Amino acid sequence: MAKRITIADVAREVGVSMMTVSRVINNKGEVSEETAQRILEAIDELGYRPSGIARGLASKRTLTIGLVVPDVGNTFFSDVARGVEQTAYANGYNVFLCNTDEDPQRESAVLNSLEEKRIDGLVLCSSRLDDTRLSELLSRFPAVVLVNRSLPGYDGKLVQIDDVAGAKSAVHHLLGSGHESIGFLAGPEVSESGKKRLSGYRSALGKKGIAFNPELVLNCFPNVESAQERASILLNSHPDLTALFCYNDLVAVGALKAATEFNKNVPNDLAVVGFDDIPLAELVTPSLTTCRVPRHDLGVRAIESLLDQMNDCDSDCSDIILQPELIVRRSAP
Amino acid sequence: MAKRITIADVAREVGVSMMTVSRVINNKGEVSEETAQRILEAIDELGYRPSGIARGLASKRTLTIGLVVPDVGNTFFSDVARGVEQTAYANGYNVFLCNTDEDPQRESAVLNSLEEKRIDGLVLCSSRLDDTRLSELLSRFPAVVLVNRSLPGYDGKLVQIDDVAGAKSAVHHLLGSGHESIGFLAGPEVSESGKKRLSGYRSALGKKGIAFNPELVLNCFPNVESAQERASILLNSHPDLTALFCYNDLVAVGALKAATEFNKNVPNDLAVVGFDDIPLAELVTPSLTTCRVPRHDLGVRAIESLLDQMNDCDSDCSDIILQPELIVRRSAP
DNA sequence: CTGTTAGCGCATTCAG
DNA sequence: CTGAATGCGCTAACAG
Repeated sequence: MAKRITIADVAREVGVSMMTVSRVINNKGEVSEETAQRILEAIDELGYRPSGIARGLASKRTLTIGLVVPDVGNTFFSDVARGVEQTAYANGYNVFLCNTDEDPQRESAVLNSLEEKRIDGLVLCSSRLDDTRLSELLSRFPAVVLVNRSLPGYDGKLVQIDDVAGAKSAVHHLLGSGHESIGFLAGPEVSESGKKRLSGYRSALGKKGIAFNPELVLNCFPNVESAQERASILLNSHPDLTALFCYNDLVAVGALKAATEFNKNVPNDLAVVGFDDIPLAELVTPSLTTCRVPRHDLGVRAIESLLDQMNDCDSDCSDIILQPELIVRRSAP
Repeated sequence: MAKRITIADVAREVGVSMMTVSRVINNKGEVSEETAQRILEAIDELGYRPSGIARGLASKRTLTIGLVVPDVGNTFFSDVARGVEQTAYANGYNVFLCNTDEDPQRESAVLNSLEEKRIDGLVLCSSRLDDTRLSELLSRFPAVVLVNRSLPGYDGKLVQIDDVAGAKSAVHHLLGSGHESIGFLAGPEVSESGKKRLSGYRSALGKKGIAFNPELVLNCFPNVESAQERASILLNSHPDLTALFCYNDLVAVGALKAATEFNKNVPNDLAVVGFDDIPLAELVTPSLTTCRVPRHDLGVRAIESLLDQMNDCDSDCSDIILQPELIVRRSAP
């Protein structure tokens, strides 16, 4: 790698001041058509690339936003990420995509590095941090949007899906098919959407006059292995279960596998409903009935909201709540 | 967000020079136990966070490496990413994870922003750029590791999987089961691993004395939809096909769906073999026979190699080639 | 063990 | 329309 060309090199080459070059780069201020042309040519010839960090230091804007998710490998988040990235790029921003591996400690670490990187804004998805720690960390960023996580006393923007409604519709669907003993594989204990889905689950049961039985609810990691294990425990202790509502599709697939273990036919012996509608949902056998979440939209809305904040256009102060949609497939017809 | 605390604030607070504070932050040079202690306390009290961009400007090291992949949503790459990230973090580096959406133009754009961010090193996976453009762009980075992509005349490090051997073993397996008319859904035309797998496919056929028929080879995007469509075309034009070797597992799932369309039973009427062994492979029905690729390892080796380069330890100049392993499941027993 | 002097590469004032 | 001076926050290279 040769020595880097700087703005000074370009200025010298053209015989103008650095400032003029800077203006052209940022197409700011008026520069004569002709000078601009010559500068552009010189930039091209010399292969000059402005230093983002020098610009950041001088202007206090890095044109970079941070996106934090628990697991990029999960389609849910990779779709949100795509929505965020596309919209961010279209607006001249780069995205720093960070993984926390569902680990709160890692999440703290990630937020710290992001702070040191002086990002202009942050989109934080499904934070697993407790309220205190979270607000403490968030206060260090110039602009923040929280996705799928609320925070009492927080005045920033929220983008969420209506978990309560989604869970309600899922359980309502199962009740409608005659199920009365419905278990819930509730995902991570710290997950807020988990809690909301639980509340939707309870509410749907309540409406039908069915008593809530906490024994039918088990937490699990949102992956296939953990879910399968927990589903087995549940099926073992409650052989009378005829349906399982699951925190998400990965968990539902785990439930499917557990059913196979127990020699239970899905949906005849056990109906299974997931959440999210990731591509896997229709690829497994039987295909999954699930609540479809507008993931890409979630990302787009989040970044739009963030860009608003960063531009001080406090246009739309209300939080954004997107509705999931029940997709009926084979696992719970 | 309050005004940022700077290193000067900390220095003033403690009554030492900025340099001493700097030394403590970087635990570099000797600082008396006691002063260090006081500085640490002040940092904590004031809530000081060093500015990464200022450090980067001054030290010419950003402690950030870039990781570019065609699609984070693909488990293959998200696993590689995890390997890279974990190892990078463990060594004090942050990772700038970037998506190209399989789009060469987007890839150029991403590399340009990464250059402007002055990353210390780059891990580039499965680049879709042509050789000329690629070497031109790579020369702008201080250290580079190419994953699953070679580049003639390039002197940097390469980390690859043995695609030829993998494809050979897959096709050999099919031939061993008596198949003689084997199609190949070859993935993106620009994909280098696609080309290598094609060569493995041809080589395995050749060894068995079966003539290569280019009509049995079709390119496709590495996703389920495109693969299903292309597989349909292939099955339609060549009803005699008894087996399909697929560029990767996503493509194989597409082939599975196409088989269903054509009312063909897998594996009885049509055997299907994938590549990668993503989690999906054992979740679909029938479960996929596939070549397992050590993805996490790929990431770890890549970043290790990159760190070596960045530290001038040109320890291991040879490229790294990891071997895939055939996993036999239901789709091609 | 600690401080001083520079300057990283650029954008922000202000002046022309 | 263009330029000069100044400093963003930090570290390198020397001193002491």
